[in-house]
Amino acid sequence: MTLSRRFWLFKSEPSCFSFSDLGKRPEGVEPWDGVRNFQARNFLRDDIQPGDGILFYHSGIYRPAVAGTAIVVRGGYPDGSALDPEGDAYDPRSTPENPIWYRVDVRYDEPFVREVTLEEIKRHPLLSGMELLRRSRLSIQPVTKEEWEIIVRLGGLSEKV
DNA sequence: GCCAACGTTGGC
DNA sequence: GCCAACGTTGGC
Repeated sequence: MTLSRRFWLFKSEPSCFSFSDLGKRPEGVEPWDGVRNFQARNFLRDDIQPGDGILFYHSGIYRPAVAGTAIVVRGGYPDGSALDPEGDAYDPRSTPENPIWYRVDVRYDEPFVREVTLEEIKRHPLLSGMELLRRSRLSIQPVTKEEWEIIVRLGGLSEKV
């Protein structure tokens, strides 16, 4: 049995790591590490699979918005940044035997022709159920296929749906 | 920069 | 296992 493709929304503050930063990485690939929330960790460890679609969301700015799409290229594996005592993401509870925290690898896919703002998402009648509007602090959230299609179309990538 | 929301910690 | 205190996120 093959799992069908799923969809997610990943948040990042662009001053820390932006969608265009992802595009400048070799092959456009970057590990999505440093997540230190248990529910988001569970998604990373258990649910997010290669091939899944990602809405790359910019938070913490004047006009929060989805900037484009990315794709998962490697499923959950231990987040080594938790093991580095020098790093910001260090967690002394994490060990190689018991990693606690997980990451996935993501690849830059398509920039939106126009960003889809939080305000626009709030206004859209078919997007009122989005996790983004209810669980504002969760940095990795599931997105339904319908929500994915609406937002990708709003972003000007209708041919990608 | 403020502050509400909310996840996490730790005392009991 | 409850819950108050605390820290962080993130919109505004």
